[in-house]
Amino acid sequence: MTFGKGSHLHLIDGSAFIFRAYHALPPLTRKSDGLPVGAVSGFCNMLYKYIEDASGHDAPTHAAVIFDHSGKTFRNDLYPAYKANRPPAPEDLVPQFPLTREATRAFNVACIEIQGFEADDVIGTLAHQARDAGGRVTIISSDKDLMQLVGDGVEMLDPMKNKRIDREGVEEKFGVGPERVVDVQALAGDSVDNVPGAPGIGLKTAALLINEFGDLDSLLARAEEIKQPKRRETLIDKAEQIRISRELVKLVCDMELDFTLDSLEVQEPDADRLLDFLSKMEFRTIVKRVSDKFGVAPPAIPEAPSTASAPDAPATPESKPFDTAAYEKVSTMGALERWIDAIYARGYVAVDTETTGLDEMVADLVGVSLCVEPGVACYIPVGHTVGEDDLFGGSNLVDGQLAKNMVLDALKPVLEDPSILKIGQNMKYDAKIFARNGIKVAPCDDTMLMSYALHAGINGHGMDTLSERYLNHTPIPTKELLGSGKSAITFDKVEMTKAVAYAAEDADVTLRLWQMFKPQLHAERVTTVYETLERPLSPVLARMEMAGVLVDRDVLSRMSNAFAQKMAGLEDEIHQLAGENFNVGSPKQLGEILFDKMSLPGGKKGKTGAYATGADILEDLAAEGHELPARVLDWRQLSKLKSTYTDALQTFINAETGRVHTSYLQTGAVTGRLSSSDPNLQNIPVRSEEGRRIREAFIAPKGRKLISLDYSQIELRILAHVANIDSLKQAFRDGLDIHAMTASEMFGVPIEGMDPMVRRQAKAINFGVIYGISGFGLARNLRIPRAEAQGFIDRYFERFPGIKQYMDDTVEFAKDHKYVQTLFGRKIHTPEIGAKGPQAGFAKRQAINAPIQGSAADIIRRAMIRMPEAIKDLPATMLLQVHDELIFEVDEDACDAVIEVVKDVMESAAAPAVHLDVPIEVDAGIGDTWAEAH
DNA sequence: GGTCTCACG
DNA sequence: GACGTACGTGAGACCG
Repeated sequence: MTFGKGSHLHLIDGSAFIFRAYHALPPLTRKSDGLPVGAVSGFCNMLYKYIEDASGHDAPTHAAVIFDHSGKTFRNDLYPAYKANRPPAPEDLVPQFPLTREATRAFNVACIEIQGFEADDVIGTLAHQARDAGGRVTIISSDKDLMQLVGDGVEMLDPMKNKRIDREGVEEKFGVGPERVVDVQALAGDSVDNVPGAPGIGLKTAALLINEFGDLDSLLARAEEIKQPKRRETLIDKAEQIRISRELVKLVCDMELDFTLDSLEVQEPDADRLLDFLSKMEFRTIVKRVSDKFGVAPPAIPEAPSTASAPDAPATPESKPFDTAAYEKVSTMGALERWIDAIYARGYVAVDTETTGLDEMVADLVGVSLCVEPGVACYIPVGHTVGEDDLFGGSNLVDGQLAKNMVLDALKPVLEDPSILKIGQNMKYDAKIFARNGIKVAPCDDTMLMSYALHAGINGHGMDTLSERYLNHTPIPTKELLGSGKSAITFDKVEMTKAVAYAAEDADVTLRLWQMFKPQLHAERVTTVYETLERPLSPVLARMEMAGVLVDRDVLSRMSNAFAQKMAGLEDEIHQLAGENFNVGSPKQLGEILFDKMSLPGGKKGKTGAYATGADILEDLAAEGHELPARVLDWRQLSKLKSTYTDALQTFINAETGRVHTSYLQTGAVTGRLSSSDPNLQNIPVRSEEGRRIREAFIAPKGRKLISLDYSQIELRILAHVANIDSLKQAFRDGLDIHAMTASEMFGVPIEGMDPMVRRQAKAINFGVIYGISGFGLARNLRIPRAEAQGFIDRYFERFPGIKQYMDDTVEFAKDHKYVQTLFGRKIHTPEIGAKGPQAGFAKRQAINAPIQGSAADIIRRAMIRMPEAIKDLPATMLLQVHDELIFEVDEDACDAVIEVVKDVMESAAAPAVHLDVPIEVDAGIGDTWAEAH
């Protein structure tokens, strides 16, 4: 049927509808795997109702659903900030976008989206075409931006309120007719779409002006005539901005389309196809209705939810059992090719590497295992050896192995193929091994990181833990293969059958975990956390670790010697003071000397029956004038510096690179912080003068410098933001000394000439607040009576009632949900929050602290993820992260340029996901050593 | 292997 | 009214 007089076109604004359905309906997930489908369900119900009504008296002859195409439109070129402040779509809505397209096609309705244009433009164009052809148009939407199209046979229908909007409706809303809607919108602007408009002029004023002057062009031309001075000025000054705004809100109604109105003719849906889609979505009610309508039997939908939707459920009996005997040992190129074909057929593969050691900067590759579906896994040995290595560093390879370079050459295209997803458990390790063999593995999913996004605070994220908890399967323990202690062997010496079983099983476990976790990310609303904070960080950390930091061995060893001498002297003194020789390093012996032999006061035994001899206790004794504990404190400081730093650090200098390569554990802290180990470079001394000198051993090579940039007071700034404390926020904006400001608020003293002691107390309170303050803790920290400390806290909460409110709200939230969240959606589970007894206080403080510490951690993560791209053309390498500090190695002459870029990335890292109400500030330092740069 | 102590943010 | 307590880590030494 040709579109013309008597035809009736329905244009459904699909994107707007999805958003409304999403927000109006309770979150609904597909039972079998937790896929969010609430908006799809609402969308399908609407389409169904639509079809049912299609036989009614006002039935459409033609229809289409129009969606926004993702990506930029011409409006972004016109005005880059257009829709820039739109938050990203909720993560559980994102996967529903393609599903609604699928639904539209299943209903056999035309589904339209056009790149570079918004749905509104397509609707405008089609409406004009239909009107010009003499037909009628109903736009099914409530978007006010479409109201400019109303009139001459074009009407709107609000699908939620079932209300028709005609000419009068538009006039009611805008105060002008449809043809002047654009003018009014251009003046009023739109904060949702970030259309600037004329500042200070809203809908009412805009309509008034347009009605007075006729249209926008006349208004702008005769702006001088406006009586109100401010209004007049705005319209003259902002004329250009207003014109741009008009271009932004004005719909394109003359797009070139590659289809005709005739092709939109309404057609009966195909029952099979429609039911197939609906049952796949597991929409039981609508499946039944559609089946009834078409007079066919409803397709079966599995009733029992699968394990995927229940995190704690053990693997069901029908899931494939583990069978280590079924794994294949790959020892011919033909077999390897078959595996590679299988990977391409799948599009993804679980990968695991076996190596000669745990230090991925030293370890050699021994074998690779692959898995493409549960139970179907293989191991490709390439470096199994027998006997001792020969004198030339070569070794005796076991027979029946492919050559390492041939295997790597064959795997490289797969591992680097952007269309093949590589799945690993702690993929950073394997990626580094491959990187040292010239292979850049990407793209990757990591089950350890998925578990971290899902389960932080509930369980650990190691493979054994995850397998036992989520697959109900205990993998072959490493100990069984390698032994432990002195008799431990390396993987290249493991007997082949056992190696195949162990290695392939790891890949099998990894794949099964991935299949389970992937849909859970959506169901638990942590897809964004995983995709934006976890997955992209892993390769950044890998690069930092491989870069390593240069450490001067001579500096360390000289310091070690100096410490040893001093310690020996102190030890003599201590023994003399004690009147006998004993092991100063033994807290037990020290306690007995202090409290039994010398009968000093304050001897308190802990739960093990030993006296406590911590620094705080020794300090108290020293303050009373006792020599021995004072000397022990000195000795302990040196002992710590020597053993943990100057001695141990030397052993971590890599023979090949001369650098120290730490290992960052992305899942180490529940809050989202990193942890560092082997060695831990996040606790290099700085607080004591003597300890700080250890940082002189961290150096830059000749011609380069170290630069250090750290966030200033980031946790307090976050607290000011999340608790929404105006005075604190203002203090940060004014660049005040925040501790002095707190003291001033609390004690009513001026900031100028403040007693340092008063400021110190305020500082302790500020920190206490972040930690979930208690009178006891503050009293101990400040060494003041508990009642006094409690008085401070009470006064603090009186002055900042918003903070108390925030803390109470956070604890309440934790009790309701059994988790707390950072500003960026990271979940930290708090299963202990309902506990009774002393546990309760602990859990409360954790719940209060976690969102603050975690949000700060998220911010620096975001900065780190963006950093490689930001500095890619600069001679700079990111080396270290210490929670709120980043350290780079930079060419001497580029320091200032690098600092400028890095600072900007760090300070703007929260945006655009979160707009902070406080400025974020970063301090920078340059030096030849870390000591200087900090 | 558990406990204590102490280095950092 | 008593319980216990600042938040988050990693590592080395001692000791059974």
